[in-house]
Amino acid sequence: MIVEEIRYTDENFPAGMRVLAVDDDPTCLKLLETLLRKCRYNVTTTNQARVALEMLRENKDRFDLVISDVHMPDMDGFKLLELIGLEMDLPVIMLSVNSDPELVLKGVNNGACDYLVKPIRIEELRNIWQHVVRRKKYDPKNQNRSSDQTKAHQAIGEGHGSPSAGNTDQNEKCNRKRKDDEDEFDSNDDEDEDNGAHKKPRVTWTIQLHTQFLQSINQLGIERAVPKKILETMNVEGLTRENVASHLQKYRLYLKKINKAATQQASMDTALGVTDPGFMNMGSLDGFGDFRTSSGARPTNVALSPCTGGKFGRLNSPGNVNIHNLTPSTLVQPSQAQNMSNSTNSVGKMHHVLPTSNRNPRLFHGIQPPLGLDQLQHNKGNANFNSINNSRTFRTGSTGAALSSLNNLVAGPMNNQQMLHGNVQQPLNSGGFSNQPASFALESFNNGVSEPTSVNWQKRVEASKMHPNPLLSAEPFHSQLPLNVFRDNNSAGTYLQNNPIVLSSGLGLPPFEVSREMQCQVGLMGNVQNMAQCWAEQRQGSGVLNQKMDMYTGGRSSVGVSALVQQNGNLATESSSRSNEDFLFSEQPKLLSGFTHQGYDPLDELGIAMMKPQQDEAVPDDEFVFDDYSFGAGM
DNA sequence: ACGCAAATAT
DNA sequence: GATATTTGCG
Repeated sequence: MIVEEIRYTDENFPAGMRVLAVDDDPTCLKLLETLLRKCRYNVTTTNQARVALEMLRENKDRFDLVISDVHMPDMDGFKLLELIGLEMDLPVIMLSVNSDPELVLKGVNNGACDYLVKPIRIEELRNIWQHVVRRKKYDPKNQNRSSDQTKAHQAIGEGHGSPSAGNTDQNEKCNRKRKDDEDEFDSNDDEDEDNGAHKKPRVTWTIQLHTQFLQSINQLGIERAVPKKILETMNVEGLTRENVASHLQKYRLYLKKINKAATQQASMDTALGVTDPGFMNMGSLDGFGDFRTSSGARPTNVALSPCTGGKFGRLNSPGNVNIHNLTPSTLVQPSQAQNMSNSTNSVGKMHHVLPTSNRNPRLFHGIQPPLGLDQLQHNKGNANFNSINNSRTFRTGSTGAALSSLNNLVAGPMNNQQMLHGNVQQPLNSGGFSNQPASFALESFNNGVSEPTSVNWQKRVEASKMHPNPLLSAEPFHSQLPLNVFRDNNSAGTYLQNNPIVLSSGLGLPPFEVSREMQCQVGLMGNVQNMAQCWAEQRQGSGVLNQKMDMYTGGRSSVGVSALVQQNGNLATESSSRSNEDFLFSEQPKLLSGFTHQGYDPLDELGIAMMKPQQDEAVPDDEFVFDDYSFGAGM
């Protein structure tokens, strides 16, 4: 036998072996091509499975081996594998960022002769020719899978320890770390869990993945958002129901937490008498809770809801806390949804797929819009506050979403009615969306960051009230608010006041970033210029601001940022707000800590917040800046 | 299949 | 040591 192989091999057999590489990801494809060439193979590439299939059909003898990514938009890698197996007898090696044994098994069962986990190492490629040899050797006709499956696993399984949750390098989409490299093929005996014990690869919920998750929930509606369905909706290769269930569990916990916080605040507010508007502060939660009921029909979304305008929207607006949270997420999600929808994403690739920066005002367009300015105004009046307190909680933009979710999940439909009443005026839909942003913005930051101890320092603005959103929801941000704002400080200031939300949109910032924007806006109130700067900074990456926002949010302020903004122009407004701020409770010093300097803020807004590591640290200097703006103004 | 909580892995 | 995930169970 050996002899035969050798024979086949010929002189320099491996060299020149014709390999067709298929991967929709240009980066990965390029890398793969490079590596294959280094192995001296004759490489042909295509980023479309369909094209690959066409080439193969054109001339069945044109290639010796096919190496294909598992998840591709135009055709599932497994499908391609299956077709190749059916129509021609070529060894196929599957490629994926996901090392989930189930996937590997699927590949193997479908006839893959190997399954490699990205990032691929050249060592793994050096010996792929063995598959070609094997195939020839064992006879063309009988191939079957019996023999080949051998090593599929070796690729699998390695944990990746990447801490990255999001970040680090987006560039390389295909990177998943591998612990070691030595093992070329074979043998590792010990560690190899090939055979039996496969430990599930640990799934790291990147922001993108989480975003998808949120999207799915939105799409399904909280009520229907159960692991299985979420999994299906997410359509992420390699992700298991258990993974989703686990994450859902965590998410619900998060929502609960938020909700709780909000409630508390509300109560606090009430006690203080802060409120103004008369609404309920706290109700927030309750209100949400019901949303499940209310909407009944379509569950809509928790996360995204804003867009949809589902229950959330209502809830939010009116009231409370949640609002801001929701919004952000909403924003983001929509956009992503688009992306996600078509193709399957593999866990690994996910990040790649979802750009952090989504900017799509368009999304909104699609969405319903419903809120009118009027509504907004109403909101102003009413709403008021957000209840949220927790620093952490808030910190994330997602909170809103979460809240809503929570409500559904956690809370029962209790108070809704109350909430609703209050809110009724508000628009549902998009409003929610917009709201959120506002809220964020509003929150002021504390100054006191440095000294957590006393909450006093923090000034919070209330964002909740704002419903600036209307803007958002209805239109493209940009149109309303021109980026210019920032450009032109002066104008900006005014502008902002009028339309808080707008800014962000105008900027074209990604939804995620909204929160930041919000912040900016806030800042504007105080000092336009500063705001602009802040904004810019934020964009760059100092996410701090957002975080701050969240933290502060606790808000209870009667006035809310939104109010300020909406009112426009008048500084007076600000002042009023400030007064409120004064109250502030100081709730929790911790709030501050929540911020991170890092830059993910945008995410927060979504539900992403949940994803952030909780930290309690002092706020970065940057944040301080904000303070100034915001209220500092002192004015 | 779900959701919770204990067990683990990071 | 605290979390994030996975696993086990009702």
